[in-house]
Amino acid sequence: MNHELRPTTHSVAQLLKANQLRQTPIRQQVLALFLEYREALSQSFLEQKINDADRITLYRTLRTFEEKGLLHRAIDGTDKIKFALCGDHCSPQLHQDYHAHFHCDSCGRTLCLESVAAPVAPDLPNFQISSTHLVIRGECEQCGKKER
Amino acid sequence: MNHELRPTTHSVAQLLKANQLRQTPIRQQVLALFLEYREALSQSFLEQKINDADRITLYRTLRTFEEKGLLHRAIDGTDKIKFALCGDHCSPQLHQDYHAHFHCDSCGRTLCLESVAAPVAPDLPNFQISSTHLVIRGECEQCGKKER
DNA sequence: ATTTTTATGCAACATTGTTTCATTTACTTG
DNA sequence: CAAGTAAATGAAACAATGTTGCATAAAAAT
Repeated sequence: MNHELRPTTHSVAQLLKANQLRQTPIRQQVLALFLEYREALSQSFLEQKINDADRITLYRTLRTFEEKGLLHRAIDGTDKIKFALCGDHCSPQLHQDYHAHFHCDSCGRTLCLESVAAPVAPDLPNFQISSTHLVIRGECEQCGKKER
Repeated sequence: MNHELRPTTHSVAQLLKANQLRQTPIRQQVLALFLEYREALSQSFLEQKINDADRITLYRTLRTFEEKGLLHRAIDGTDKIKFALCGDHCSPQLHQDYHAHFHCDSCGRTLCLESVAAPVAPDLPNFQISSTHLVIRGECEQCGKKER
């Protein structure tokens, strides 16, 4: 199974084009930030980085990207919605997010742990399981360094 | 390790007393609901059930219970905070929530899967891990029945 | 029964989520 | 490259949720 992130082989413009999305400054900036950070980002983070975007546009941009299969929601145990770049195996119909997410309780960042797979679903009779998610919380390496 | 829920052996009044909390109608009703449902509950759910409680009181009640080690936040992959009864192994200082949580995307309920353990933390050099959480999403048995 | 301590409810405000609609912009086509 | 068309944007507006300060009410202690 291919676990590489889709964007490793695409540019911002190509990503938009491939998903039949118009090339607009906001969308380009949003995608560029996801490519730059390569972690799960919240809307408020994007608002701070792109100061000429209003929050409604950003709100819709994120959901549009989600619908197209470019971004999916990363579960990190906080009550704040975060999005992360999808891999090639995500489609508009089905987001598949096999890896664990690490949430740093100190800096609030959410990292995709590509190397850590979420466990396969246990057998739950009469339950229909659509996805499993592994969330790991603690302190990231950056914050660990800072404190000492 | 003891994975029984603390409240199996205690009444509402005993639970409050044991945690040095005053016996007030709201607190009693909140705890009674957690004992009745035995699943993770959101504040909005409690607001609907206890219609004579104002939301600020409920907000503080939940956080007080959390501080005392009576409730902890259940991670279910939604952006809505939910609380669940702690087991005996939780303390005011440290909440330990070893079991998986199932979230039904149809009815929105969040169930504690006492029998499904969250995986042990993988080895992540330079990361300090404080907890791991397993979230399973899909459709619960009740919703599965209804649809057919 | 009275005092002391704590919980409650109101007011107020911040943040986030969400829709509608007019305007602007990007893409398409001649 | 200049319309024309389809879509994205930003403003306004409102709902829901999160959060604090303070006066009052209620619970526990004496």
